[in-house]
Amino acid sequence: MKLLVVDGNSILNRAYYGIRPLTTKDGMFTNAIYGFLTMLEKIKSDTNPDRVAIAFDLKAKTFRHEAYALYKANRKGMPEELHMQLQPLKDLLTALGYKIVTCEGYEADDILGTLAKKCEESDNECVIATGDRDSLQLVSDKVSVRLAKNLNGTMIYTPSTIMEEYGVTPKELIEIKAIQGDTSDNIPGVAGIGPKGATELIKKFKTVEYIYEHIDELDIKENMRKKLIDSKENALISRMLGEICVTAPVNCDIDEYKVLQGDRALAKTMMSKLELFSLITKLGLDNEELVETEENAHDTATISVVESDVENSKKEINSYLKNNDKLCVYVEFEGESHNKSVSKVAYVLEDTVLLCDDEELLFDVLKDEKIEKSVFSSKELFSLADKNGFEIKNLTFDVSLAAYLLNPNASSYDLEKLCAQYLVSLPLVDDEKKECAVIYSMKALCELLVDKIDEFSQKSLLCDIEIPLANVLAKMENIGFCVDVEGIKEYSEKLSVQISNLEQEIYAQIGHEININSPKQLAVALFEELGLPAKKKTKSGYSTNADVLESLINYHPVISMILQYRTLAKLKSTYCDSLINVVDKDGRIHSSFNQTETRTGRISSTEPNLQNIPVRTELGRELRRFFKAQENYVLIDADYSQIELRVLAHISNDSNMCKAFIDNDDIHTITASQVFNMPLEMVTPVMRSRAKAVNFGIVYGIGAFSLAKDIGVSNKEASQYIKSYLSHYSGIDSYMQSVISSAKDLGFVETIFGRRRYLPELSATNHITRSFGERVARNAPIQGTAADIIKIAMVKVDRRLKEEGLSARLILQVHDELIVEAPAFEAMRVAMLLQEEMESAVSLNVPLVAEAKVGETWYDAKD
DNA sequence: GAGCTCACG
DNA sequence: ACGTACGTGAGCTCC
Repeated sequence: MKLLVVDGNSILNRAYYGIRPLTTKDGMFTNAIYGFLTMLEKIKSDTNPDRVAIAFDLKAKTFRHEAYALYKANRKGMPEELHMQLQPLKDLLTALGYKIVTCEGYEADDILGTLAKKCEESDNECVIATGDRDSLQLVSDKVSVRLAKNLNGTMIYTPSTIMEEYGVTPKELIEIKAIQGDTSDNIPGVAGIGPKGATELIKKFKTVEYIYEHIDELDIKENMRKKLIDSKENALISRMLGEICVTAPVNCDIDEYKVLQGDRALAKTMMSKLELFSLITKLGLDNEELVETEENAHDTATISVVESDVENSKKEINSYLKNNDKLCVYVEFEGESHNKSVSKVAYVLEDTVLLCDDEELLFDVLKDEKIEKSVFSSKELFSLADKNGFEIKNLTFDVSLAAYLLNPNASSYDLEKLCAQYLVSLPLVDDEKKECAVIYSMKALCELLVDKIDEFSQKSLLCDIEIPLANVLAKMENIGFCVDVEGIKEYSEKLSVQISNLEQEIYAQIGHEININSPKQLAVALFEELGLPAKKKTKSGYSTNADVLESLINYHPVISMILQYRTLAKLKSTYCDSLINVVDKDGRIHSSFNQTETRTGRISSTEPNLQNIPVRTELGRELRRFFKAQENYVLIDADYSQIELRVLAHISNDSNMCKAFIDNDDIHTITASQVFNMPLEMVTPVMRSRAKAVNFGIVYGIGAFSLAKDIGVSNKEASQYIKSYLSHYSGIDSYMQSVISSAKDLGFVETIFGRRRYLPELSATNHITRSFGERVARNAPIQGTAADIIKIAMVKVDRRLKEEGLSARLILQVHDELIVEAPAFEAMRVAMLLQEEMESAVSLNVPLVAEAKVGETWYDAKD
């Protein structure tokens, strides 16, 4: 029989400090719970125990020795963010069938000791899981310790590994600690003797008792003897404090620690409330039903699921609409990205989920402007309508977009999760179809989310920006971007030749073949074999990134070859070969534009990502020659000039920065003259480029260190720049301070259109996390407002193109850039229209400026 | 699947 | 004393 004994408090601590803060939408911290259960699963699968006991300290602490209580009182308590997770974790563990062990008057340590001892006596095996080295003293032939270092790594300690590492037996660790002391546990030890001295003493004399019994005859240095004599009392107390108790009055019947079935449905429900959805999957609870809990109990409705023909469905829907002004339409799709087809259609009526897969009926409902509709994901429906040549009317609510606006931090927005998160409980279904309970709940979910959107003043954001945008994005996906596949193939071939030449040269320089794509192998070759100086470490070894390599460029000729190899390999694999694979039969690339992905409000592009096609280097930029307009068409590319800085000028209303934009000055030159305190005409290119970096840095939330690294000046100099910047742009300085203080008060920041971002990081005790939160607080309103603005512009551009009867259509957005494909003869009109709509999208305290250019290819139309 | 690297705004 | 700019997506290696 094998018993796993978990040191609950210690593992909880490791989990809490080892994982970045995770919170639920309303600010409940969950990272320690998540980490604990992840680690527990890992340890269980590694050790495969027959029984599991999880030991915790009791809240009301008393201690095994009076003196100890005194020492321990100095220890810092748990931070509140951790403490709030303790009880939910225990409840969850119980629901999962684990036995939690606590003991009045004893600590978790003592419980570990007692159970370990019991296992030894009864000839059972015991594995202790802890993050605390104290428990190593319990190791024996029967007892091993798994010391958790981080989330996925544990070290296994047996008597022999302890002998290897410390050179003593497990029991002798107690003796060492008595002399060495332990500040974190407030064990005083012997003043002036550290780990090294203590270990030597114990290796020689074995016990503290022996040392003091023979203190005058020991073969040691006199000053050592003096230290021992001076601290005798402390040493003896420490010896007592350091030994873990093995006689705590806990249940020692190992069979009691069998892991029971527990209440898995309850566990799933609890995890849903904690929004720990990935754990539900990890623990295999996906198929459990959600249940009522005490806190969410309410009257559950009994509903029915009806499959019906078109005629009858029409009747049912019409009769429902007599008493209700809104209809929830739920449509499920199958198939991938832009080639989706409808697989299920449901209409949520009074106490009924009506299933009718007829597409014509669906189209009629969507077209009908008299029917106000709520849907789950409008983009898919807009796409369906676009493909079938009709327009959706009176679609006023989109669950996924609303949920995204309420909290853009969530990792996904599927209906079941949202129900679990927002609703008290699901209705009872009169047949086996559980999925329909979720669909039915969409109605209640919509009502709740509508209220929340109102409460947050996000109605316009949802109805005037996001929902119309979904329509625009759907059309962009359907149209796609025309590419010259043959051109890309030729380009790829050329790269192949250069890449294999470089490979050979690199092998020759290194002396043998390696996989250059493997940072690990590369690090060995560069830093061990060639002996080049390693600059930066990563988690798993030495970094070989471009920054590091560039700093080594004068050390060895192979460095520049590797850099060149990397550039070419990336171009070939990501931008040639992968891109060719996603070109559709129509010769165009249909990327997906995700509207609920980023935390700032930007859209993202996937399969493929068309928002990171190379442009910064000429070689990469060449690729854009293969992104072209179709026959007799041209591309019109328009981008905003300095949109984020203009937004910053507006939000902070800093007079100097606003004036610069109003006067249409070069903002980086102006900034240089401010920061370096000199007349405009004295600003050199170097000064301008440094000022430009400061401008960027300010938008990102800046730190002197990173700025210094970025522009290659000293830390001191960089912080001088920032100081000077903020004193000249004092409005920005005060804005940055006020945005953080309001974020700390409210728990979120928002854009000028009310898009929110929650910042649980701001209440973290860990300063790295907290500073991250502060940088995000400074950046999110700026990046987010810019995102709002271009979204508005997209909706307006799309509308204007249609109103003016043009064939031109938007095909791509790259954050501050819009690309339209138009018949050649429309080019000039479209270019004007684009610029107009982008510049007038919103009215700020400073002008918005956009420039449009026409070309056959993306390369030609850009700049 | 995580970690590293690198492409974009 | 900490580690170091904001936001993304994708390909590759290696466990």
